[in-house]
Amino acid sequence: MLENGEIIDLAFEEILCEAGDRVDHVYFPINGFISMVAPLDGDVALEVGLVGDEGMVGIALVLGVEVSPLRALVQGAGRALRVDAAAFRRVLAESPTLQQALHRYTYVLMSQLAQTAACTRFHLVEERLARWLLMTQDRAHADVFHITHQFLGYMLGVRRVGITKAATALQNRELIHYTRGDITVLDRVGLKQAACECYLADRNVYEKYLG
Amino acid sequence: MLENGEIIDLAFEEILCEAGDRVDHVYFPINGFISMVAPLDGDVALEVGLVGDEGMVGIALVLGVEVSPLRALVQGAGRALRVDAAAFRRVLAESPTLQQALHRYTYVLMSQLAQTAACTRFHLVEERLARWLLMTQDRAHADVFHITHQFLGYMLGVRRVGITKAATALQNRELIHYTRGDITVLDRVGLKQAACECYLADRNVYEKYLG
DNA sequence: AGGCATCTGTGCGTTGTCGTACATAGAAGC
DNA sequence: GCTTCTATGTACGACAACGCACAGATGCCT
Repeated sequence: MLENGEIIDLAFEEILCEAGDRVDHVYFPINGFISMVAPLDGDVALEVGLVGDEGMVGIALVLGVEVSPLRALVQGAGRALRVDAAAFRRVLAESPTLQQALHRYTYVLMSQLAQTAACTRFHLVEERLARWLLMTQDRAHADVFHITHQFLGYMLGVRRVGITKAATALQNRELIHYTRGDITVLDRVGLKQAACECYLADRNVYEKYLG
Repeated sequence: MLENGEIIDLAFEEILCEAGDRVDHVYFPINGFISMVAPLDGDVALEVGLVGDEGMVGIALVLGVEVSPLRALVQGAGRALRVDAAAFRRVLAESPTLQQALHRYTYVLMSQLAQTAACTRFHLVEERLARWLLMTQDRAHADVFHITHQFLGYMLGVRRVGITKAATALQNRELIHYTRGDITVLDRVGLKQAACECYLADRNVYEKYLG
């Protein structure tokens, strides 16, 4: 696949693909990570999946559709392998191994979608925030990453103030620390306890089928 | 496919497959329809997809995984074509056409998952109920179907009383009528106006890729 | 150093839904 | 007809999250 693509830089908040748009490229994150966002009418949206170096942006092409159902938004700046849609289709058609791997990844992503749907409905903001931080930490491969409360609110589908409140609570419990968008995970174990079961559920599915 | 399977009857509330269980059979609904439900710990759950004669239960097999990520629950009694997992895999491997069709269906189902996630987060119970009734009517191919408030609450992830309140409002607006579980859609156009945009969004995706 | 934009913290009344409890009403069986 | 079960209607306090407004606080730029 490498010879068919190029290594590019992903800029924070860059939109790789809008929901409903043609998929011109697929992306395999190397050290960046990307939010898959379901937008609704009227500028509201909800993050329904997170893609790091375990996955790929542009799953629609694997399913033979050339339009993305979701918005792909760069959450963590970094590098990725970008492959042209036509080239990707060609390589995919010739490699049953790649097909199989991406089928499995599609399955994992679907599981994540479903889990997130239920999680968003039933769990508290603070639990969901803890889950988000853990998922992000896994994909950032670092204890520190950058994101403002405003942006987090957008991801979790809550007000900025809702994040501030939840984040303050987590900080008071000394699980995280943040200043002006720089978030540090201080106590990963404690954060897992603060998170809902969904983090582990996702992780189990991931390890079972991609690990 | 017909020669590899058998026509069976689906009973109301029958569970075809539990989340996390092996997929032993796939089902192609003929006039019944099935809820795909994401369960969480502690007996709560959320319906994230609805499968009628446009689709199939057991998508995991299409993706090369033999475990279902969701619970498949019969919502509307009726008949379906049931095919053994091994036979299905065999037929699938030999038919690129079938593969392509089921890939597209997987895409539509994924879109539905994402739409439902955002819908569940942002829209009111009454709007969501209206959407659910329309989606169900499409799959029941009838203006009348059977479901109690209790069961609806389970599907939409709200209390029984929440459904009663929303359903009463819709009935007062003469959009629906119901008595003891028998729901009749009186005014489909009005119901569309009462529903959130998600109904049309789903429908557009469906028609674009499966229509 | 001063000015400005961005990020975070706090207060307050509102709202949609929750949990629980209890009341009515239709259907089914004896 | 009477009981019993199931389905629906209503009430009320609790609470998470909302919308809005404004006050610090930190970092950047001139």
